[in-house]
Amino acid sequence: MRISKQKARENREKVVETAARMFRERGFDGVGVADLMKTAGFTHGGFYNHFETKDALACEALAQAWSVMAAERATAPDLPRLLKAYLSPATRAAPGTSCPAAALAGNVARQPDAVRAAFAEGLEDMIGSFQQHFPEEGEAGARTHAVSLVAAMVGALILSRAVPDASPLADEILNATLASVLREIEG
Amino acid sequence: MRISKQKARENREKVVETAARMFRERGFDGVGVADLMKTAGFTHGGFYNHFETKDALACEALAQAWSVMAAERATAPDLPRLLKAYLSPATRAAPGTSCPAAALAGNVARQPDAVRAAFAEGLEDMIGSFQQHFPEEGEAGARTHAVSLVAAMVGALILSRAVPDASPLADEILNATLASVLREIEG
DNA sequence: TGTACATCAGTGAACGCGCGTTCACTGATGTAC
DNA sequence: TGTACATCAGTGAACGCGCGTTCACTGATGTAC
Repeated sequence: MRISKQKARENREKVVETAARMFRERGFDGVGVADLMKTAGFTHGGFYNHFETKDALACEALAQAWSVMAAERATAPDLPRLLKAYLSPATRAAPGTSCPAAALAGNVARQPDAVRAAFAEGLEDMIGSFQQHFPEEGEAGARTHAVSLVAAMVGALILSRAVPDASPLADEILNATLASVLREIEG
Repeated sequence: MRISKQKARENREKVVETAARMFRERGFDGVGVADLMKTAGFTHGGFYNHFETKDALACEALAQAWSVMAAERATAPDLPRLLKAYLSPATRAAPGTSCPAAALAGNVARQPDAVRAAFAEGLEDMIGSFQQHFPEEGEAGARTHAVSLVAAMVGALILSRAVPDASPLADEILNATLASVLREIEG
């Protein structure tokens, strides 16, 4: 049952998007090729018609996740509201559709160089987009501010997800970090 | 070849210490029971004489790692030097003997509740020990400061480890975050 | 435009492998007398 | 204190299972004439 080239391209994209979500939810090692393909609506055998290896898909899935995040950043009303949304219980509960850094940084450190490079590229974009919000701090100052801001945000979301779900600490981490980064921005 | 009770206790501790190091280096899923036992100097079959499951060992290994970290914090000369050591290339290169939060937070989020609870306990200790450095900020203020400080430190170390090894960004993340947290402390 | 055939996206069984866990066994330690 | 036996820490083969990957096959699409 051959499929049209157009349909095949759509199917491939479906797999990448499904992977981008599932990898963020369960980590790279938590998602099997068969499981992923089934969730995307296919059987596992066809996977290698589209991707060299699972690692190659990991790179593409990271790039796709980062590009969606970049688009969301671009349409954010202002920086404080973006930070508030990032450091919220809703984001915490939705790793599959939120920041790849928070969902996968711990995983990425143990992946092949190609995956780490794909991760770093999106992270650079994220830093760059925050940097633009601090024009009055000079180029070096804005860059340093953006880098430390990203580290604080990512760290807070990761830790908030690591402690038990019902734990008051989970919310406390988000709130304390939000207050801290807003203070650094506004005054 | 039965072993003396004293020797058996030492062997058990050896396994926990080896696990504490290996889990931090490779993640929980990256360390097999057989591999772990071999590294500790045993065969894998004896594992279940000491531990109910691999998850139970994960809890003990986390507790052991956290207790070593707490001891190191207690002997640190002062807070700035502790932060500088934490956010250093040397720490970045030695996940097996450094902060369990930075090495395992991403992993812990996908582990059973018992593991997450063991993680949170050590994290609370870490927050508490930093809180004591801010007596002039009041109890609530010191707590908030300590929480956001921990999030920033952990986030920076995780991101620094995720980007490619040779990347300038890896050092930049550590330096920018160190500058930021020192500024928050000293002025 | 219609026909014949090659292409190749998707299917599903099969591969070797490493995983966590179990178990029968060994033999020195610990204990009862 | 010395002897006989039960205990149990450690050994290594074996278990079922899911993993990433391969492959022969199917049949509609794409193409050559």
